[in-house]
Parts: sequence; structure tokens; C-alpha cells
Amino acid sequence: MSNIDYALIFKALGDENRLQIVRMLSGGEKCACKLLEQFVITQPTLSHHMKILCECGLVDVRREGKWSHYSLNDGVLVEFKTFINNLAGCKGGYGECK
Amino acid sequence: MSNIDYALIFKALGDENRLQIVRMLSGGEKCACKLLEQFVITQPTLSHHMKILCECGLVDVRREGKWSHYSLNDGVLVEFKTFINNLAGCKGGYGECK
DNA sequence: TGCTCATATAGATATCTGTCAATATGAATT
DNA sequence: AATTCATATTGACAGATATCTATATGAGCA
Repeated sequence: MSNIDYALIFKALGDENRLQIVRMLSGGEKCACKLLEQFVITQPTLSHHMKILCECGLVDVRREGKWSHYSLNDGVLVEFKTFINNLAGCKGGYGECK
Repeated sequence: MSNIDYALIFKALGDENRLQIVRMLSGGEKCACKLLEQFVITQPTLSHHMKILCECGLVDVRREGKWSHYSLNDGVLVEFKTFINNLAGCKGGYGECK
């Protein structure tokens, strides 16, 4: 019933900068300005990356005055983890592996 | 110590066709011709996708005569799962979330 | 050896993507 | 109201990517 597009999430995480952003958001929200400090990209580029991360559902924004606070979306993250954890290597069975 | 490029794996899985391929490989290896049957892409395109999946380390090939058998690499898959499972939503702590 | 089958590689092309500079938006401050 | 600050949007562009057709490779079979 969930509306998650997993390929979209993978695509979002398939960029080094965005993957690093997600790691920085792990455990707690961060302001865009704090995130920007850690990169050598311009502010519009960070904004672009944040939009992609939000659009795939993995990241939420909380606007407060002039600031944007970003955080990982717990529900989507859990479903995403479940999706990946359900993938099974050949040791999992079905017998064709030597 | 492992040499895994996670962004490369995410990028590989960020394509609908390749994500579907990985799901098909879940649990056991499959021949390229079996995979091809399930898609509306041409054989060279499938070959291209398999190359990308192999190059990121997530998929192995076993050549047998004319056939190529593909399977998920258990070790890489486990490390990849661990990487993702270590990401924490805001419920994990650090206090900034409401 | 020559043919067929499964797969890979090469080359072309249209589309997508990451990045920047410039500008807009919108909130707080003076 | 004018200014400043944080962030978003626009438009441009170089480089990456997904796809195709055509061709190559290489194994097994007649």
C-alpha cells in the first residue's frame, strides 16, 4: 500500500554528495547552512540535491523562519531497509549456486 | 578495509531495469537469457546493465560454455545491508527532532 | 571447417544529470 | 521601507547514461 519508489531512492543515493548528506542526517536533523559547510559545492547545487532527496521521500524539510531543517524520514527509511534486507544472496537458497 | 563503493551500488540500483534484475537474482543465480525474457530491452542493453551490476560488485558472473550465469554477491550484499541499516532516522536520537 | 547460438563490444544518439552564475523569494532586522 | 540573510528557482552547459543497430567473440555442433 505504500507509495515508495525504490529506484528513485537508489538514484537519489547514487550521488556521492547526496549519500554524504544522508549520512550527515543520520541520527538527527541539520540545517541547510550546516550541510553546505561540509561541501565544496555552491548553495544552489546543495538546494538541488536536497530537492531530489525530498522528492524521493527519504528526507523531510522543516522550515523555520529563514532556515530549512532537513531530516531522514523514519517511515520511508524503515521500508527502504526492509526492501534491501529482503534481498537474498545465493546462500539463501533456490539451489542453483554451487 | 573493504573496497566497496556504496554510491556506485546505489547508482547501479537506481535504474528500474537493474533493480528488477537484482530482485530476480534474489535467492539464486539466473542465466542472461532467462533474464532477457522478462524485459522489453534488447540483448546488448541487458549486457550493458549486467556489466554495470558486476562492476559495482553486487553481481557475479559464472561463465559456462555459451552461457553467463549471474548471481548476487553475498559478501557485498551483506556489507551493503549493514551500511544502510546503520543509517538512523531522527527517532535514533541526537535530540534536535521534536 | 563452417554454421549457429549466447553474449559482448563498438558506435551513434537522444535524454538526463550535476554544476554554476544570476536572480527570485521570503523572513527578520534596522 | 530598505537591507540583509538563508534558501529556492532559472537557465545554460558539459558530461554521463540508456538505448538502439551493427558487428565481434567464442563455444558447441554438423
